[in-house]
Amino acid sequence: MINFKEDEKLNVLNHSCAHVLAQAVKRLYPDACFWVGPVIDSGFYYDIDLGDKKLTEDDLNEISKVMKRIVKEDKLIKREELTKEKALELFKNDPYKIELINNMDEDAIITCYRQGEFVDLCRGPHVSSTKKCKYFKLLKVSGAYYKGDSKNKMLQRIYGVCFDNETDLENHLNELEETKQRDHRKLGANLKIFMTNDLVGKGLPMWLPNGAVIRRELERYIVDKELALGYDHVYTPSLGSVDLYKTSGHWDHYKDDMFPVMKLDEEEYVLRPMNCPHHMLIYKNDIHSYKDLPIRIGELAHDFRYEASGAVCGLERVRAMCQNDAHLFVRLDQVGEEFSRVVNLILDVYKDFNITDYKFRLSLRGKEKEKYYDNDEMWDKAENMLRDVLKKLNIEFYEAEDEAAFYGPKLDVQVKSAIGHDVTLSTCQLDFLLPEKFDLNYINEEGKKQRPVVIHRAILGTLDRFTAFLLEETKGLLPLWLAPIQINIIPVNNEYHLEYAKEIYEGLKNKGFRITLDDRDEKMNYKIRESVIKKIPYTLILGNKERDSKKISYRLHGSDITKDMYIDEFIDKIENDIKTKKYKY
RNA sequence: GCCGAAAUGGCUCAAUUGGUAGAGCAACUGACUUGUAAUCAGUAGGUUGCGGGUUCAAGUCCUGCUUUCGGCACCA
Repeated sequence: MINFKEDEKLNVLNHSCAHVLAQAVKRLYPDACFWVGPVIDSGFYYDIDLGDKKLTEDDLNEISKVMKRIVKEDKLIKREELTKEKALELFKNDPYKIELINNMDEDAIITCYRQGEFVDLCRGPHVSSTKKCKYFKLLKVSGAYYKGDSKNKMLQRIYGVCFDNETDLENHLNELEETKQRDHRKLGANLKIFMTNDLVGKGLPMWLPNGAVIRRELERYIVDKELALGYDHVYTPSLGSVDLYKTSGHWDHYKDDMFPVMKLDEEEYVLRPMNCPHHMLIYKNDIHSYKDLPIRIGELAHDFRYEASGAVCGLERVRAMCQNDAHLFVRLDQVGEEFSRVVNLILDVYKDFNITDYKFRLSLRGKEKEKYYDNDEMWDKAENMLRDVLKKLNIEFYEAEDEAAFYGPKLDVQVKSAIGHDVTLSTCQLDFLLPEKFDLNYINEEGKKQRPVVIHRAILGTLDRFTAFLLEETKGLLPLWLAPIQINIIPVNNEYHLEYAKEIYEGLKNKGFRITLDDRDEKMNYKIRESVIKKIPYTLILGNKERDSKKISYRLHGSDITKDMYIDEFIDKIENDIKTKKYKY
């Protein structure tokens, strides 16, 4: 996928196209005021105040027409330099521009760009004429809060893309269309992975048998990994008392995003939105020696969050989820080592799933005091520690402010979904706060009580989101070890080959493979087609040739190549594929 | 939650300006069935998301709700 922001030529072109858009909007709506119109990874947008006017998709067509006219008019785009004073005079009717100008230095040289009757405050650079912006497409309209703050007024945002030739534009639009076919919601429905139903409720997907197979394999996989690394797994209830969350501090920060309190008699409960408090209390159930640490408590835990209605998305963002959660209780001197182990586990797991396109994000606290636990010393210590570990590990990461948890900084692994959402897949968080809140201790070498540090981590994140991501990455063609159905057997002709097919079927079934035998009275080609549509990795075709030679022949999904071999050879081959988690067929 | 759009058999989509809800695939029945992506014929399947309203007449217009989609905000 093209990155418009990083491609120098496209960046300038798209920026100029945003000006053409603004000019067209101004012609259609003379009272329009403009906020910002930047180039982004996926093209450009412009935020516009149109008073009470709300743009619809029909309006986009009108705006496009006017834009085309402006392109045809071949307006030269001219750069002008102004003093702050002159700039304020020029944009005196546009409060947004005045705000932008007022934020600039007193002696700054302010540039703006003029094309015909339209002039916009802008750093540039731009293309030489509106003519160059011929191959554009306006993609969507939406509301967008002024300055990205939901307390502010909502402006109208128009998104678009621009290319310097028609072919590139068409290819890009086709690519966007193809991406939609990779959307896990579409794949999930087609491949019968999960479903939703209004009667159950919003953001509450149900896993169908095929999805359940994938999930079971993921659960076994990650639990086995963790067991090998010294984790202890627990089961804790999906409810907790309100007091539990008041103790942890989650209540103050998240009560509005939790399902409401269930009050019976004098008792108050909530569905739990996270598992930290439960795990803190499990740690506290025992006296721990410094020799016992690290203690690693893991759980595939069900959590419930009242996600905003507009945020809910397939399996990616749900209201009932299952976290691959763990809390590591460590001594201060073990933080670096234990954190490194988590990072290595993440890298190891990503290798198994062939996940290569991701970014490590060091998520730091922001400036808003009330969002984060107020203790600068603690934060500085935690953030520096995390940063140091990352540097030592020599992994590439970027830092992002205002992305931390309220109790501490995080290392998040960010991936892009098929439709372009930036989502967190894995996370590892450093926490000095909850051990305080729950008064956690261990006994040190001198026989004195000491606070442990807690590392919160989720490798597969939630099984829901991870499955969504896997579906999109693989386009639904899951690796053999995860495929709901691994092998489908098709007899060339039931009358002559069904008996042999059954023999092979039983042999493979007994080996524990997930296998189907298509013995319907349909023609072979019809069955092959279905096998392909269901994205079954191996389709065995059995006819005279196979029966007489006591062999099988298979067809791999996505290729016309067929191979024949003896059944034992085949079993060895696929057992190896499963064991090595081979992801390519 | 906010802005906008949408909702028609299991799926993908039709239905002039309001005038008897159709098709393909899937399902079912029957026949067909020999080498790598669709055999043919027939049958059944819908209070058009739910509730109000306008009208002689509503899938179509108005309205409330639900869900979905595209963004924004949020994301422990």
